[in-house]
Amino acid sequence: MNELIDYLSQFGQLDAQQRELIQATAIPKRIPKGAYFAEAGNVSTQIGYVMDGVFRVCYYDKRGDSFTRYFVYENRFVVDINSFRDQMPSAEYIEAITDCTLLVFSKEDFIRLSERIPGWDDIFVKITSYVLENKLRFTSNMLVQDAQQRYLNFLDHYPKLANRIPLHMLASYLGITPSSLSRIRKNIS
Amino acid sequence: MNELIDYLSQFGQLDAQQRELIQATAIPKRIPKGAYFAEAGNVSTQIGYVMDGVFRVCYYDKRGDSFTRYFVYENRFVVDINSFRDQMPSAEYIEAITDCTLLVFSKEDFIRLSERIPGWDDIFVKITSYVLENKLRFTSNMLVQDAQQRYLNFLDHYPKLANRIPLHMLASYLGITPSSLSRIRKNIS
DNA sequence: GAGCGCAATTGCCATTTGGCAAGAAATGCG
DNA sequence: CGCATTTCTTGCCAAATGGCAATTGCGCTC
Repeated sequence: MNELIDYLSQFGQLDAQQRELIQATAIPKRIPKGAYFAEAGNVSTQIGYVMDGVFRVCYYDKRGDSFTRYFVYENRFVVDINSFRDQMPSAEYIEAITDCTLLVFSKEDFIRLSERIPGWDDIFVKITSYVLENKLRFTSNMLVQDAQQRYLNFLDHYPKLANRIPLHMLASYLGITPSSLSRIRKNIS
Repeated sequence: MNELIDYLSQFGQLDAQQRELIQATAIPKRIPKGAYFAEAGNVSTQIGYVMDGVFRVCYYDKRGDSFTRYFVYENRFVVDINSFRDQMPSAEYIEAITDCTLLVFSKEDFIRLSERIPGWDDIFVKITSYVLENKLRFTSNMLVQDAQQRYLNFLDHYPKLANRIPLHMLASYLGITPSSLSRIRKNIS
């Protein structure tokens, strides 16, 4: 629980009373491996802070093949931000790829906190643009690298993540086939 | 000038007085082809709304080769958002690839507008996360497509842009060499 | 209009990656 | 423990892409 407060405090100041209010509002939630935190077509009614576990944000093509857009892990918020903010149906799935523990805020509670804590919105503005900008930088860098560089780059940035993610999901994140990833791993070791 | 107001109005309501204030604050600016709106190492002191022309946001590697991250064109804001917001040095260049006409706001004027127009910050929050989220979706889709699909996809989304951008910049945006792009174009026609 | 410089195309060949299918390894379950 | 299922690896070949260099095309200047 303190981790959430620490994380938020990186983006704005919170006094003791505000911290207590946040802690009192957050609701623990468990999601088992393979279950979804959000599904395409639904409106996101919750934003979650990951205490433990790894999610992937993905979508499916016409043939039912899945494509991993990115991973979300400990000490990060997991949410389809556009769906949550504008209460529009989402186009993506958010799938737990390990058993996960979250602290969640409902949309209503989130608005209530926004009304009671002056810096609340500002904190989430900063988190949103900081995280999105980073992801975008990372992803557009990937585009000009070959598959092996992308994999090494991933290991470099997310060393603890690699062995918690099924390789075929990692492959689809890297934009290559499982076979290619396998060959690259063999080639490196 | 009305285009700016129309664009902003898509993201939040503005009354007549607020519109006038915005129009009175915006400063026209011309940037010739090849010049920079922002350069790596500098702090962004301006945010610009593109009235006419095309920019590219790019960076350079150790060898001096440039990589195009994305293009910005008419009726969009052009800015290194993190540099502008936090007044930190930028890592990117923003280069005019045609003669460009902008409406710019200085950081000081921007803050002043933020103090006088209650919905101002909210509008820019929405624009930021909307635009970033879209770019991210577009970019991570590209990763799982081959070069030809990426090119066709680009033509599909930005039909008017293709013939205003040098092909080698488009190639670096698509993550391929100019030769490959040339072959793909030949192959399609 | 001739010459210059940059952009774009093309050819040749090496390398990377994909597609497919078979086999090996890991995991889950009774 | 043994079986079934899923995941991962590997081999083979085809297709895509890159690297490099030569050529062509285009706009600009003189």
